[in-house]
Amino acid sequence: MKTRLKSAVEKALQNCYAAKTLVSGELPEFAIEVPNHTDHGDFAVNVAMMLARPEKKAPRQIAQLLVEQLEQQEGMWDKIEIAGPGFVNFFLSKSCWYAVLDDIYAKGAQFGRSDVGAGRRVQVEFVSANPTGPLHIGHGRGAATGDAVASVLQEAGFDVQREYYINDAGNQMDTLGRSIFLRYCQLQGRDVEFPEDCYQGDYIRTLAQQAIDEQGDHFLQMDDVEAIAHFSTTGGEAIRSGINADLQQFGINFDNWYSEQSLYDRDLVKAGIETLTRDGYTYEQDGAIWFRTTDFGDDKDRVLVRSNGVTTYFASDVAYHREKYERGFDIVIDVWGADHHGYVPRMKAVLAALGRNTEDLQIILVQLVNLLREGEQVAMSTRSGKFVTLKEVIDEVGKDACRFFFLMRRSDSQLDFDLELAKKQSTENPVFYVQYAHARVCSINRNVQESGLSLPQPGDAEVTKLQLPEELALTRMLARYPEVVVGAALSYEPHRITFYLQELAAQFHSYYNQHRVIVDDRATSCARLYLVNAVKIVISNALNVLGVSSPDKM
RNA sequence: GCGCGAUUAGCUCAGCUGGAUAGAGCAUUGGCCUCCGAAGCCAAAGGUCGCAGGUUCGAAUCUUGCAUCGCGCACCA
Repeated sequence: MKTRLKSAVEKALQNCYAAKTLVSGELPEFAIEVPNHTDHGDFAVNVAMMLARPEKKAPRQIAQLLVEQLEQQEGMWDKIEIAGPGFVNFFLSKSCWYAVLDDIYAKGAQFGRSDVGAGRRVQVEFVSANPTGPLHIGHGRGAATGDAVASVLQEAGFDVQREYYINDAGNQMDTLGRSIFLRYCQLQGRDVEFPEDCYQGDYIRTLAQQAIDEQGDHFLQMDDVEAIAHFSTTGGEAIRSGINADLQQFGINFDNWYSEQSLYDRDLVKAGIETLTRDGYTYEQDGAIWFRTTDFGDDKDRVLVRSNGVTTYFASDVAYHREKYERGFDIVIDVWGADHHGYVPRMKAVLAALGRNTEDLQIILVQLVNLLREGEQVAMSTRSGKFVTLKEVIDEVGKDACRFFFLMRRSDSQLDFDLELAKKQSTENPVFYVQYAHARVCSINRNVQESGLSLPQPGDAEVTKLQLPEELALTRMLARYPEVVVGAALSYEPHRITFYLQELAAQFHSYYNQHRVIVDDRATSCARLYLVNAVKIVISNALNVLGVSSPDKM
């Protein structure tokens, strides 16, 4: 709808230039906006103000010339006004809004889809937690965010792949093996010390116990190094499948699991370093190989190969990202914990050194989650191994509440997750509030069907019966949905969908409480059913993008 | 010390990339069920958009400085 208006305005502008009433010939990037106030119409355009300077005319005067041109066009509008400092306000005709309802039914679950992505290939890499422990609540937020970003991009017509990067190389895997081995020894009655830098969580003991149950003291017989290597492998696999199970429960399916080790196996890490060296971005100092990231705005150069010959994590990240683009992705999105923000400049430097636009890498930083129970913060510390796992939270509050709560804030702002609130079945709980709106429509439908009537199909509802301001406002709200999706996709901000849903649900509940859907007049009932079922479709589509279900009954 | 990010109603936060009178939800106060789900709705009240300059037709939004808070600053991953 915005795009149609925009082209109408552009045409009017061209006509002004052709008629020489305007002379600058400029076509500024003007905006079509939805005004805050209904007095200001359905849409407003600010182009007259933007042209004031080049035209050396008063904005309202320019607006007048534009309006004269616009009025000659066949309009979707009833009225155009000039207002304020020089806005042109459009009051669309009702038939225009009614058409939205037909569109919603015609597209159904597809309503909200667009092709602004034009099939461009995007990879979203998220979670990517080390396979050294179960997912905790912080990973959950990253998971919900990454998955929703991916979905919203798909809705906007991008070709999206979801990827999980497994950090299965490097000494953390060794630490994991050692941790399990030491617990194993302890459980076998050996008096060994358990160092602080080992993983402290109870799950390590569980894994050790499993080894005992299955193979007894077998590992005490063999060489320590060998035993540790064994535990490193089997432990890593066990934890990884646990992570996968948690993600499944959370409704998240990755298209690809990508192993860091595989980069080494294919010599890609070496190749990445060689590319940088060939292009003159590296140097040697103190026995180490450095990447001159300061050439690209980083505040310090970074080591790729340590003086002991071991490559750094950053080196494999260079290889990994280089390889992502070789796989043909136009845009790569990394979802990280916000505590890694210091890492951003060096990753951008990688892009620049590879000769790519740094915008081709988007990094979404996800802030901390404060878990609250009865208003008190639940203490968490990864070091001590005392943390609340994602699974525990999903089991307690459910997948839907969990996902919705994670998406209730912008990802880069901290989030208080109130466990009591998430479980509450009342208006205070935003998830229930939104889902309830959906269930309510379903309930109305059941009543209709029980009384032997059928639900309206496109074409047999007399939409002109929808004359109430609340009905038109609700329809306008529905019409906005596709634009909300596009905005959320292009800005990588899935929380916009969450806010939209709360607004839509509020407007629906308000309407429901003021007016009965089923009334004596059959045609009116039919039209209202048509409207509320359109609301149902849009709520369902939007919840689906967030990975939240749309229950018929609650 | 340097860098990044925050600062909007009592609390938690939005603010559509510079637009018109800055908005929600909690919390507070007062109302609404002989009626499709009260698991809901309506109303009131609540503001120096951290402070001070700058940019322009126009700033919560962009810019500079300052203040407070958080997070980063490894030849760790």
